[in-house]
Amino acid sequence: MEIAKNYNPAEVESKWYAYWLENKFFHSEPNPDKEAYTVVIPPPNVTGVLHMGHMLNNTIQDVLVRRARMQGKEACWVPGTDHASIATEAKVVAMLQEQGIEKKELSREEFLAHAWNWKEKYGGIILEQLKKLGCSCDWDRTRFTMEPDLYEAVVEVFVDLYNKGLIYRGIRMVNWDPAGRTALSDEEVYHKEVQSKLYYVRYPIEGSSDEYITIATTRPETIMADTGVCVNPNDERYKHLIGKKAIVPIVNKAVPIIADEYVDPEFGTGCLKVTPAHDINDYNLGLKHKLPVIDLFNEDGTMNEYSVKYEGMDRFAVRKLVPLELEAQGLLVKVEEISNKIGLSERTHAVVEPRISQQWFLKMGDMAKPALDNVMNDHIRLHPAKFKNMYRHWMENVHDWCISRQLWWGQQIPAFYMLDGTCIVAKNKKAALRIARDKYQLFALSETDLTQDDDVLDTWFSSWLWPISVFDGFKDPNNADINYYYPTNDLVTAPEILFFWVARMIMAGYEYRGELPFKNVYLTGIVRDKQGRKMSKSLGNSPNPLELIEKYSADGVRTGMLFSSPAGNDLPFDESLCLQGRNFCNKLWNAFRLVKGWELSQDAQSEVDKLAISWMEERLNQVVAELDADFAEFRISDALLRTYKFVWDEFCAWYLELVKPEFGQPISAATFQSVVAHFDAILRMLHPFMPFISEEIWQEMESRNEGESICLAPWPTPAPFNNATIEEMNLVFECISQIRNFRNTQQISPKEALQVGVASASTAFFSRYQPALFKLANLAGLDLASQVDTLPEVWKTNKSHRFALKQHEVFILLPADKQAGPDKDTLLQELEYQKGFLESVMKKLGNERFVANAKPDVIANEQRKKEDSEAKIRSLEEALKNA
RNA sequence: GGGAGCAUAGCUCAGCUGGUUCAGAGCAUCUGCCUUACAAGCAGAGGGUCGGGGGUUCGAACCCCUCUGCUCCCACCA
Repeated sequence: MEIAKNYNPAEVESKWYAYWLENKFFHSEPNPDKEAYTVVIPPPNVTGVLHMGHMLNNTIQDVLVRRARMQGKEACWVPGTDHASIATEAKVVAMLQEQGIEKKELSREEFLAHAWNWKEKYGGIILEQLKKLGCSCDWDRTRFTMEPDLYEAVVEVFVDLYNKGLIYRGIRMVNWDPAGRTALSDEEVYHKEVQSKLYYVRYPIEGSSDEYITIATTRPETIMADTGVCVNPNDERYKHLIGKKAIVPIVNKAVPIIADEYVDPEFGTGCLKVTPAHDINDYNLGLKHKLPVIDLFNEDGTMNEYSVKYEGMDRFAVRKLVPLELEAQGLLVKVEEISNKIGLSERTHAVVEPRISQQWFLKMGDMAKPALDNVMNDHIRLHPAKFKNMYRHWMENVHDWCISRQLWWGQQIPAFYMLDGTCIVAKNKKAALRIARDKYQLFALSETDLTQDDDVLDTWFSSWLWPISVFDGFKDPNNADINYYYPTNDLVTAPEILFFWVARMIMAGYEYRGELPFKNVYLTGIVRDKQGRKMSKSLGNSPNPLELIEKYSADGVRTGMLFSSPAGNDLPFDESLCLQGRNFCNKLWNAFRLVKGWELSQDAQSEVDKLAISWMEERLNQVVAELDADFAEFRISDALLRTYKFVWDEFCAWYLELVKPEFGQPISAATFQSVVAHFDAILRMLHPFMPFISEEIWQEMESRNEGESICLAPWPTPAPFNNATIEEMNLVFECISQIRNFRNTQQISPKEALQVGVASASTAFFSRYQPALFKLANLAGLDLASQVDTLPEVWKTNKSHRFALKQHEVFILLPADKQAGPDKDTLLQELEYQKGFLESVMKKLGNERFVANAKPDVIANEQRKKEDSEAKIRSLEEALKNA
């Protein structure tokens, strides 16, 4: 068969992905004979498209899953999507707006119909994109957080937690997103430093014509909602005013002047206007001092009737207008520029407004405890472990979770209100009615008398159940899937959602299964551009992943991403990494072409072949052991780089060159068989990282049966290896490099064979390995002697170059046309360095305290260093005699 | 304001309990080579006072103190 000169990834990748799906290699069913290995995907937003973060994240998951599958485990990677309530609803609202439809014109049912339509049309694109990346998910198990079964699970959990007294409804100050018109949890708010103006405003004192108290505020638009002025009780400047009243400008209302330690006398004027409805601290002050609450804002951030003449205007417009009015009245003292932090919505990026409203909350205290303990004691391991500190800090200071959202796209809260406002929590209206009848004896009540709560639940209230709900662990807590696959093994996700999601899954795991949801959490970094900026759609600095795959192949992009991303570290992405990945594919392809192109002979194996093969066998065992150690510690980047170097520098550069027959010559069948076996092992080691090219070569290398795949081929098992063989060969390679280097500096063509002499106490070693030296260093002849003295005279003239290789002396005879003897200066320099080195070693060995305290093997090593150094010095001194 | 982490070659990072090849790897750079698998390549080479200062130790990239510079998390002084 003719092998393509160039590797064609596009064709190969679609061919094998289709083959894998057809043969259902990724599908998993509980199998009691096998150990389960389970990963649940962090469900991407159903409306999302693949970005670089997903690429990194899912590549890592695929590496872990594919390796586990090859290790003979029953690997199950469950894919799916998240309904992402705020993000999706915002997108649907925007789409409707483009069509001239306003959300408020629609009924809930109509809106949801549009939303579902949209989901069917655009949802799940991202899952198709994951297939291009090569992800080996069990697509038959694809779930969606709002599909009926998962919807039910959410409702069931809500009812259960309510009945346990963990869910309550309360009036609280929450983060309000005026653009999304919904409450947000604390975790959905991010803070940003901005330049603002600090306004100093005089409030007249009631009953006095010329006395004022001056407050400082960044939010003049909330003045109309002031219900108090507060000073520090120890502030001498204002002591006399405490208990009096101040007149709030614009609304001309008298409010009490109160005293509280909370106020910092150093900030601004030391007087604080208290606006309980619009600031969390003011709210708490108001509660303490029993101040009334006046809410000035509508849901969308415009002003309501309490703002008098500003009614209907936007809060930011009013922020500009109020100071003008104050100035006109002579009440604005001055304006300062300050920088302060404002909260923004994670989803809509609108400035968040603290707002008092009635919301549903989940108590976190009791649930947090097992979730904290089991991470701290390493039952659940975080990788890297540095995240444990962060995790603990959060879990020890956890607040109750605001779980209601004023949206339609999501699981509607299963709370039903009677006409008098009595609230009944039940999984549906029928159940609620039953409760009403049983509990309140209201037998005449009908379903129409009950109204369901309008709000839906926070998206994370469904995703925290994900590891359980994807196996229907709520619907049927004892089913075969959940019993087999749960707890899952590894979770791969971003540190940003450690609290949003990971911590809560752990809580749900202990609450509902009495068990951890996963054993390891691998935290990836953030993918950044060259300038260190986070890749984002708004910055436009993110490459299109599918175009990258087209350009560099999926394998190339996968390895490119992994080359530079140890766990927890940000990934400074550069396309050249993908180029490196693609080049690696080519390297493999060419190695395959070489091997596949050989003709076989029945000749006996040459000595070189035997040396190469036995060395390669030891090295393979060693590398597999090292890789397993890397994986055990989740050092995936290291594992890839280790494989890369092994394949490129050792398998290709040394091994294939050693066994490669002369051009046009056949290779011994026995050697060929070994080479193919070694290549096979290497492909299996590579497969988790580079699934496509490894499959392609694996299939082409030997004849395979239909239905066979490298996906199911065994991961190489580590076997004991002989370190001595490896070290011997390394010395041979070192010797070859020295000779090649000499050629380079002397401009001797590689084609010109060289005469070499060796003086060594272990001549046996050199005669054993001399076939390798002859082949790769291109020798014409080798003179072996046990000592320099017994070597022929020719080696000791200025016609030879001499160097020390550990305890051995190597001589290279200059070709007749080369006159250049050894360079005296270089030799002197080297001699000086060696003498200094020897001196430092001798000093150490002469130090009694070192000899007394250091471990024996450390001392032995110093001894060895001393001997090597002495040999080098002897050799250099000899060489200098001829210089 | 509270807490955590990081600083090693031009770039990205390893360096595990202080002592082997302790100063490393990949990429980039430089020098030769179109040598019949591969120029998307081959053979080589150069490059670092391990952020600064101090200490402990026979011995420090590693332990302690301190300074400087970055990053992240938490809390939000209006």
